[in-house]
Amino acid sequence: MSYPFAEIEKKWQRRWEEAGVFRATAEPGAKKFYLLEMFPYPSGRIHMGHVRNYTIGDVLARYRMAQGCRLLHPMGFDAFGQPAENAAIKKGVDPAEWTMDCVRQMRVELKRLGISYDWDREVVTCQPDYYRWNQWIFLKMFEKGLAYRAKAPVNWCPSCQTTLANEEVVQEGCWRCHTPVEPKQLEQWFLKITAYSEELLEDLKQLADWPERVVTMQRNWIGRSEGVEIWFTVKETGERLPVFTTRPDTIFGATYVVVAPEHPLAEKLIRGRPEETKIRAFIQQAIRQSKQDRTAEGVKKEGVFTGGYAVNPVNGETIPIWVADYVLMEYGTGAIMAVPAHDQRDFLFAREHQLPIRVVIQPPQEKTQRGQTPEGQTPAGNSLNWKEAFEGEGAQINSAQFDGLPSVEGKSKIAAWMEEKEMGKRVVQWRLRDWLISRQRYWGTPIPMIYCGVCGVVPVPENQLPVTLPPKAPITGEGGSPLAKVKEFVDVPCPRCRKPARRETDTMATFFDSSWYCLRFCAPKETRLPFDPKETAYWMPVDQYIGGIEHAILHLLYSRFFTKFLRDQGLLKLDEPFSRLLTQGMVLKDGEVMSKSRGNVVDPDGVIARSGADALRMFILFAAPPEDQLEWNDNAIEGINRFLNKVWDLVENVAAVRPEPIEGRTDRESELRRLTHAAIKRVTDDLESFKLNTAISALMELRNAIEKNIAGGISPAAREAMEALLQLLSPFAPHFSEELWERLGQKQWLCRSRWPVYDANLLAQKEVTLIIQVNGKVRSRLTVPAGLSADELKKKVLADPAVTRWLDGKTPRDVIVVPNRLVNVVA
RNA sequence: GCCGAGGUGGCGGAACCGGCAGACGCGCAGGUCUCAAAAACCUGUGAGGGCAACCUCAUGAGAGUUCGAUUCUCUCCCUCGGCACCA
Repeated sequence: MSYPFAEIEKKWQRRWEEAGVFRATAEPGAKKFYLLEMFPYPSGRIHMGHVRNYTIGDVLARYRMAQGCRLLHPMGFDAFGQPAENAAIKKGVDPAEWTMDCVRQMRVELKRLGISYDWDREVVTCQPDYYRWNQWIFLKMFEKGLAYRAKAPVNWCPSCQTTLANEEVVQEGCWRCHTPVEPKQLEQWFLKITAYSEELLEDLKQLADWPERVVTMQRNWIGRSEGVEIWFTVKETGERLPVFTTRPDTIFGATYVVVAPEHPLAEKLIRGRPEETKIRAFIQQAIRQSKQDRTAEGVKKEGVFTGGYAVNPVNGETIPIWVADYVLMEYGTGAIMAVPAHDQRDFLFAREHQLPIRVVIQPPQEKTQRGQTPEGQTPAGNSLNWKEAFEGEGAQINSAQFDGLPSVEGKSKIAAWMEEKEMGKRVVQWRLRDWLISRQRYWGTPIPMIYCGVCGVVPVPENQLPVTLPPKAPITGEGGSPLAKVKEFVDVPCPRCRKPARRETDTMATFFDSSWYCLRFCAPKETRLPFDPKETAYWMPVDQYIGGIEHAILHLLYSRFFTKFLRDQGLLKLDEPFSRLLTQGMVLKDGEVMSKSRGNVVDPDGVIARSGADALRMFILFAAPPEDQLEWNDNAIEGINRFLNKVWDLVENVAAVRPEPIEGRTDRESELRRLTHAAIKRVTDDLESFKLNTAISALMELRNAIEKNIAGGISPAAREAMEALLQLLSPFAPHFSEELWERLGQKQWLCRSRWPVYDANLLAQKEVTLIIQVNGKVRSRLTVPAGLSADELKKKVLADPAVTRWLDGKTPRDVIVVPNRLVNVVA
């Protein structure tokens, strides 16, 4: 017989809701805890990934609340996005209706899990009272020059028919549909996240409680690299040609210059030359080629000589300017100095096109890192026998006055010298690009801008917000912004001159919505500002954020950027939005991600119907540490069911008997007290370090111990143990433990009781069993009173027949004693 | 290639700061109850050897430090994740 989970889960969900137990209330001066899980996209049904994410969050939330913190634990829906639009294309439904249906359905499913949300604070991003603040923030950014429109090469997904941010391009494909992205020159809206590059990188140091790999991923993504911009001169025109390098120590080895196909100089140099048409054809083709093709493995580096020459500022040498597809316009200056002896890409290209290779860094004799020379000989000026470039450190040669210096030193000395002689300057390059936010889609926040033939680009005045999405737009999926086809939306008088003008018809990327929702939760009904600065001052930062690793860059980087921007507007007083981050692992079935196409989806609802929400919650926490991948196992949940049923029976036994001491203070009783307090300590420690799987093991061990113990009679210690077990269990199986708490006769609800505190005095053991080793191998065990002196122990151990047997008559050289744990006799 | 995480029974996973490797659970085997089955309960369960007490081996591979290494150091192999003609 299994306990009546369906009934009690419903009962307690109702009671908690009616009493508003989880309604967040600020209390100045009181300790607060803001726990946030990444809000879901309302796809209609929750999946195991959601269950895992929100259960982990709930355990931590309930634990903090039991410790007396004021808890903010909100939930909402990240409701703009493509699935709704795709449903509109396929089934002709209204995206708004479709989305709100999904929201309703998911809300019901989420509530069934019994999570401690304050539903009064729910936020749905597709509603005007939310997205008007997207527009408000956008206008603030526009005002500060941080939102701007520019024609730039952008990523285009031909399948989704929209532009993508760099962060949304995964392995050269669209993050949603994996279609290879195409480069396009388009005029689009950007957010100047690069204005915060330095700070976004620097402040990663504040994020000591983020997983290291997330910090590393962000650091790599921001990609700071120090180098020198060197000013070459175009021989023919005298104009300056800046190139970027991180290896100024190799400047004397530059034997040609390469510009990217998109570089404006390329066109200038070839104009009027006999080979003009041929070269242009190459350039055009290189530009057209997708990045995927250009960077595919094994593809030869293609390039042509432009006919122009550049002058190297350090030695006045004239070297040819090539155009080649291995140089990218987006990085650095779009032009490089090629040093084939010390850069593998340049090396291959030089070999292919018979360009000179000049060695300027001499590899150390003993060890060459790259570019092993045959028979260990060190090449001087020539390097015809090299198989690859030498990219390591060595001594400067062929480098004028710098000859003989170690290249590490050469690097800084040459940079300083060039700066002094005005041949270049030290610069910092970033990999991070500005954030492209315009999307040619319907289901998103309209960008609040107006184009006027007279006034140009005019922002929608603040008092005219929100610019609402027109309800009926032709959503065909054929490409182009659907809003452009809605005349009533597009045609608008210019806010400045009143002449006819037209609205921007692109919408914002949905990552805009989620970049500040954590702030909105602090005051979700605020009408004058996106959030109430007083409320955010109390609740922010988020003390614990939980979500999937897939957002390690995108969402988390954008949120950090928004926080810094809003801080600079005087609306916030913090640098970082999320103090602690936990990235939970994925839920797998048969080693693969659960997905409809694989047909291996396990529906949480079905599991709840069969075993109850508490069992599902506990299983998903027990099966793996939160950060690891979790392999779903249909059988293993049985173990949790058995455990819960056994606890149920145990409570009935304990509750039935009056808690009077039946045999006074016995050893059996104090042993149970010791185990109880040890369990309190273990579970508390495990919760602090997110080891939720071992916390559950500890609960099981305590239950096993109670059962064994009360076989000899029920004592007050058994009751104490039982109560502690329920309290410790409450974050994991809240309905179940609440019900039993009530059945034990408790008047106050368990979710309102304080977290138990262990008594350190009770943890001490009277007797300890020591491990006895001879030469590091376990040979015996000895149970002795705790706290014996080392000498007494030695005496006892050396008298142990198991030890004398292994000593074989020899006198021990040494005896190592680890108090209360182990004795090692060394012969 | 660079950066990060990891490799422990049939499976998921434990092991504090270097101190009994395999907690807890799943599965499996045997047993109790039953006409029978399920459930429940009890016992066993890393491998090999031995009638047994016990012994030997074992945490990806190899070396090192140590009285003692899953844990620390070095070399190597493999898996996963991120970045990548970034100059």
